[in-house]
Amino acid sequence: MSTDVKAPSRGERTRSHLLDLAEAAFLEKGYAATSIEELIAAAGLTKSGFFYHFEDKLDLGKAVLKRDNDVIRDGLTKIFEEEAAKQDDPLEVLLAALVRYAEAAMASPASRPGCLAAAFSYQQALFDTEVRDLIREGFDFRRAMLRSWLDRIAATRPPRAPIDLDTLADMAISLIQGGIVIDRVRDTGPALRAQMELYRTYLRALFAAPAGK
Amino acid sequence: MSTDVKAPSRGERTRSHLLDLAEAAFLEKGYAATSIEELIAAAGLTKSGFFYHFEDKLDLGKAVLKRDNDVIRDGLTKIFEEEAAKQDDPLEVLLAALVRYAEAAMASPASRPGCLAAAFSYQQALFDTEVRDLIREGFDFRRAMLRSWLDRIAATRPPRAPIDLDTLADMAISLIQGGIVIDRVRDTGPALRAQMELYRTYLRALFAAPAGK
DNA sequence: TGTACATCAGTGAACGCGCGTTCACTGATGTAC
DNA sequence: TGTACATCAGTGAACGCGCGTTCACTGATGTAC
Repeated sequence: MSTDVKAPSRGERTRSHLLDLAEAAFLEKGYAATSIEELIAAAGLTKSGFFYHFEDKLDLGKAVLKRDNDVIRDGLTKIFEEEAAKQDDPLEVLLAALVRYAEAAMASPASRPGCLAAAFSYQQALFDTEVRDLIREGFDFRRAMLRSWLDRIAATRPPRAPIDLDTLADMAISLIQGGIVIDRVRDTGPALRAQMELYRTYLRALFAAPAGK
Repeated sequence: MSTDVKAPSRGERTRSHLLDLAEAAFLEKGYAATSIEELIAAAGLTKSGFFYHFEDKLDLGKAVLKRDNDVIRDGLTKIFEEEAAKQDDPLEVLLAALVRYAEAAMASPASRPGCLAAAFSYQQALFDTEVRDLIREGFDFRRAMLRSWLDRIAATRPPRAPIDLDTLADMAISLIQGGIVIDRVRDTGPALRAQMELYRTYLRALFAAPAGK
């Protein structure tokens, strides 16, 4: 009885441990302020051990970003699939998925919410175009995912106001990002959650059933 | 005929020039990745000249943040004063002010939009509580300003849905911040502007004149 | 108006430390025959 | 089942460079008398 999921080898485990540590550090202090030295100290490994796993510091950055993209992609896909299995109305699917999306964003490493892509976007000048493309890829996927459901919703009931659906999708992304920043600056309860609630109210109002009922 | 505005001395001019350079660099690559060396090279000054103006690198960071807070405070205050002078309806004042606020955010240094407080929030671990308080101060002012106008609006016409006005104020801040990040990652036209438009639509819907007209 | 002194706005040289990176080497595990 | 070899997952020592910071000093400007 063998599992399809390949058991991670010794090397793969330390590698992903390094990625975990790096991700948390990047979110707390940024890429430049994170030293390889501190990562290996936490991982219990020598410097050359690090360079066995990554070519460069930049290579580490790309790997973290790439993995983050995959996690988001898989996570978001799964959330929508599960909610779609529970109910038919695309508006309800989206509303439920948004809550879970926001909740997942708050449960990021070290229990401090953070958005890697946003953090990296404020350090863009350090990186080549490949990194920039990775960041954009993450955003594009999120937008496309949300947009596809907004399309489904709009097909069943046209929006009450003339609205660009891409912008409406971006709005959700902005609110999550903004909520994260506000939460990490203010200690008072999760602004992210409250803002997502307000966004859901907006969606309900926009796509309310026609007056004729 | 003497102006009240004290003419900046030689030292004050180089100091604020350094602040300009630092602010732009912090937004492009972050605090840690910005070296004193590059700043003085751009300013045409020796290293010890820099240390005449600032105790520390951290002192520079605080100074940049402090000045940014002042600029936002003054700018936002002025925008609301001017719009309030033009019309009476607080909703219209807020709607007009929001456009100018977003427009101002896009015109930040180096023509690349950026939010200093957001950038610093992703490097928090580098700083002491004083810096954290500076960042929070900036956010709190913005929220208080927007909130005060939302209160005025809600006093004339109650919102259509039960809504927390602080959250509604935060939403504007989030959208500007999120819009900035999206714009610096994507090249396609200003997402910030489009999102602000959507927010204004939301406000109009929330505070529409009562059905009884 | 001239001199004495104080403050302003820096200069120049030196410091040590931590950083990312390289390179030759190594013990443990896996694979072929 | 035993031996030979290859790959994996690292170690240890050394490197040079750039960084933030310090310190003794200095020419230009401002102020008091």
